[in-house]
Amino acid sequence: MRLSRFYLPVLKETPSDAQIVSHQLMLRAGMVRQQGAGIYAWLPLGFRVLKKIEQIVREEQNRAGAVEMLMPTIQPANLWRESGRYEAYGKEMLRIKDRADRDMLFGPTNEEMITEIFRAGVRSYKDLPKMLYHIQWKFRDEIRPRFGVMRGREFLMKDTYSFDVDEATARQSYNKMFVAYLRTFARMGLKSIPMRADTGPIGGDLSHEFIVLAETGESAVFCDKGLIDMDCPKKDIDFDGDLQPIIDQFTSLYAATDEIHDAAEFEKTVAANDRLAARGIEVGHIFFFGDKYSAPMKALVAGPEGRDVPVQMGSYGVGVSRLVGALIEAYHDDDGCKWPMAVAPFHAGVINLKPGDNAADKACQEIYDGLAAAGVEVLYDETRARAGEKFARMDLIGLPYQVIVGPRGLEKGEVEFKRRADGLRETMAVGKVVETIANAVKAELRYS
RNA sequence: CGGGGCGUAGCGCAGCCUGGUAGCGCAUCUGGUUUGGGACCAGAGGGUCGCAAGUUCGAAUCUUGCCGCCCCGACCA
Repeated sequence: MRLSRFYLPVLKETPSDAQIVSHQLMLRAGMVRQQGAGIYAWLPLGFRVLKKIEQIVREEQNRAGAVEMLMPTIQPANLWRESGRYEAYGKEMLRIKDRADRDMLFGPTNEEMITEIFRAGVRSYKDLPKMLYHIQWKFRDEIRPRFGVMRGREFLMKDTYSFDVDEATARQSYNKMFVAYLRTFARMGLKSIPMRADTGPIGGDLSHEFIVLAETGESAVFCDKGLIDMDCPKKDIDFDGDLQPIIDQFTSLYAATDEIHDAAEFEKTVAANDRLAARGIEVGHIFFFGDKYSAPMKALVAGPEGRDVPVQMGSYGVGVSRLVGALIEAYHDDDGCKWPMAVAPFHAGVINLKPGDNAADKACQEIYDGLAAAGVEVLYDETRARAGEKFARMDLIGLPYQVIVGPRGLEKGEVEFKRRADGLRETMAVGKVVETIANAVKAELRYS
């Protein structure tokens, strides 16, 4: 992609509205533009990151055996009257009327709708289990949106719903999502820690929040350091096998957010130098809620004994748009973003310091074509901006690798290679830089 | 929703208290000089001062109402 054709409105100054670094950088790097409180337009650069995250989430859901579908953003109120939540949900739900004066709403979640869809097509326990998911925009009319996309009113969410005949099998569905989530966040370069969450009126131990550690995280978290070193399940894991040992392993050590943190228990069960008090961002939440919706909404299946029983359900959310912010919180420095390869808007940037110069243009084109042929996504800065501005801009948008091409280096047949993550810079020949980056990108995109 | 703050050019801000031709820096455009880490000189364009009433000879400035945004709190992916 040529930068001159792209739309990348970067800001030199930090807009005063933005309080946290991810919000500031998303505005400065031209990733989003605010359209109202908690409502953002995704500009091309931000959109590319969003889509990469979405795709990783999708692949790991599919791997775990969930099936993708798509439910609408607008829902009729009657569905919600069946579950009793139309009244219960309060002002957080955005209520709309259509032209016939029917009550509608912009969906804050989809339990009711998926339950309706499920009950229309499943009659017998023999059709179970099922896991369905979609990735769709939600709207929650938060009292106070803040922190940019981290806490917007409109947000992109992946939500999966599981259907099982009893709690024992529902636990297996829960475990699949548990493992899928560990893998999903790890693939983005994020270390996520499952933490026990409040299960509300349902009770039981089947609710976990997945927390990403970040110094600027929104909530205080407490856990055993041992959790950080635990290995993520590999991609060849058998999701139909027994996942319980993995869940037991990850839930064996103390981990809690400040809301349910028990200082006494923390000190009793975790050795002093294994205690980690840190800050984190919630990026996923999984929970089992049994027949909360299936009972009132009559989503029944014939059980093995021939009697109808309400299906046992769970739901599993990932904050896709929030992850963009979380990733920046986890990967940035004073100069800008530092994207992990898997979610980078482009894998590499090529800076032509002197567009119009024959040698520079030719070398850039050669590098661009070479990288493209190797499957590397490249943003080519062939604008007439000054060198310093180009460097600052490339650092700000945070592409993992940069190639800096100018007449001075080309006299010696060299270009500069720069790695954004640690600032490593090396001069090398045109041919070698293509090979170096192509290999690095391939290696960093590989996952297990 | 309670408490606080702010709306003046694309961005960051001054001017408001004490009413009298709307300013500064950055960005943009033109010309020139520069040219490997956010240049310099000269010139130019761009704002019904959030909206609406009111007070006044005269309102960005004073009054009232409304709208929007941000911060702290309770709430949440």
